[in-house]
Amino acid sequence: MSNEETQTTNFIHDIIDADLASGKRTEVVTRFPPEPNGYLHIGHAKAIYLDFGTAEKYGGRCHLRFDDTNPEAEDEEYVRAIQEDIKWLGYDWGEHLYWASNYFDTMYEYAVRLINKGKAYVCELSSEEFKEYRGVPTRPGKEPPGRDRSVEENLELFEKMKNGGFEDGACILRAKIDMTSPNLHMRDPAIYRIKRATHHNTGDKWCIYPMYDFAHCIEDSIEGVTHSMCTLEFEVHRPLYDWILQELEAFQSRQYEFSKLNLTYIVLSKRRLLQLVNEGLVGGWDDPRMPTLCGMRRRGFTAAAIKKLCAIVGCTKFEGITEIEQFESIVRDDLNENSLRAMAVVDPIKVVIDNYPEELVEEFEVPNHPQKEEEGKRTVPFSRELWIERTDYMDDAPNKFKGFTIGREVRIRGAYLVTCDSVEKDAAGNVVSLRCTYDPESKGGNAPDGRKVRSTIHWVSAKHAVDTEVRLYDRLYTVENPLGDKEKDFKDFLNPDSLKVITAKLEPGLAQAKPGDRYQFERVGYFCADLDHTPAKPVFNRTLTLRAPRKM
RNA sequence: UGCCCGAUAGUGUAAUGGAAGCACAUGUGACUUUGACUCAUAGGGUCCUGGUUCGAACCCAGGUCGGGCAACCA
Repeated sequence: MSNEETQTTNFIHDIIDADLASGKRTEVVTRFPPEPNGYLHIGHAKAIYLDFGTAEKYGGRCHLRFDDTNPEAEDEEYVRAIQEDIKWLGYDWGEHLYWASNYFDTMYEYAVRLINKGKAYVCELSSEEFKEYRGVPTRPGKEPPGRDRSVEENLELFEKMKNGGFEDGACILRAKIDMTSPNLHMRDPAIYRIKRATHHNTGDKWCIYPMYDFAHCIEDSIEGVTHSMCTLEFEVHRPLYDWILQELEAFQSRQYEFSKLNLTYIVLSKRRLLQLVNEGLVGGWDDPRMPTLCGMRRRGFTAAAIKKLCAIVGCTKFEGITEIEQFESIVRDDLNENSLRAMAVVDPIKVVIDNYPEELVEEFEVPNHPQKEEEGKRTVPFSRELWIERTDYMDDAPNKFKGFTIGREVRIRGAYLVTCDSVEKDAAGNVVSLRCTYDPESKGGNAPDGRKVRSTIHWVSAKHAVDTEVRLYDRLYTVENPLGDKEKDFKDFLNPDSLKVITAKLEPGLAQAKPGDRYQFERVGYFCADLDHTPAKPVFNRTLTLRAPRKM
């Protein structure tokens, strides 16, 4: 899949074009600001694509900045995983790795500056009282006591907060804006809270930590971020973002909001993902059914496909839902183009070729990619007994059926034309094996007399097959929108068949695959060697089936 | 009964006052040593009502519908 920009423009790029043309900006600086409190998922991929992709398009730079302002929620474990996932997507922040926590001193100074301007004050209301004074969207708030404290007193109180002179939650620092604003976020928002927690970076240096609204705009400003992109729910925070930077007379970064990625059959809420992991409903964060980047990587999805999806969904202010079929189509395009072919039988029945010599083994050459001769050929062993797919035999098959039925000749791909003479079934009526005869003149699969054979099926020599664990993954949910039913929990829609573990018969060369190697098992689907895969105990994950066949 | 934002085929998007396109999905057909791929072909759209204009998806007004905002989270 090509990496070229399929995205022409979007409303943010239009703004950037105008900023550059007017001279308001001379460079483009963006940032991706994850909080290290969870794993990245495909929704984050959209933000990463927009942040890094925009910088790339304009020859600017994109910073990776960990927004670590809440030590209670954050953990070092996530820092490594987040970096790995961004790199996997193919982005590089170079020297520009930053931490919000490295700006704590500046943020403190900025808070003092606000106090000195009479634009911030210490408030001793409890959180319940705080809510009460703030009012509700339809009614204005009222001014809390202590709002008109002197600068000196506020300075003293704030310093006492910093020095640990108050219990956690005893008071907060608030911006002094307008308790009657129709925008709740402007009703004297909290900007610093007391929280005795050990920070992964600053240890126990601080017992006060800045709130998101205060911290984020300052982080952007310090770094010279010109265009700060975030999701739609922050739209109402923008006036506060602008207010703080203006009052501080700091570099004016600007915030732009876009809609989150939504996909059918996928749930992207951190809380619910955590629930799946904690309740053991999936194998972990990197379970191939998870929409996390590590899970999708393990499943066999490619970074190119994820970025292509981001390009196609674009960047708008309208919150919609993209059909998963769109993504699957992109994945199949990529995998069809870039994965080598192999043969594997996932639900085997045996074929015995009665007129083929008992001990003979032939090697047949088959192409690694039907459209790419440069990918070369490999040899597969052929012998008297083969495994074929159970679905490739049918009693009294209709004419359009591709596989065997008694009396029908079928091409064994790359090998011979074979006719089914009889079928053997067990007591329950299940097919056990097919007795067949082959045409020795049809070596390679072409009949000497030019007769047409409509069907070609895949196979593996029984004598040479490698037994392999195959994990057949399917959608995690049975409905498009598991969150759509207010009466039910999303877990009620978990697909009981989202994982089926089977033993398949593989052509022998496949055991040598490396974890992460991708193949198309012909006529079956796209598969990827799992992290657990070893030559001695092969494990393959099904990424996707082939595009659903037309009805017969 | 507040404030902010949005609305283009089933879905995701383009068209920035001048012929409403593209992709996915769906139907039909062709090709095929993968029922894949590929190719051909069909149906289907500007939320509503007005206004401005020679001309409106685009500008204006009013409405409708949808989303967001009431954590000492981000």
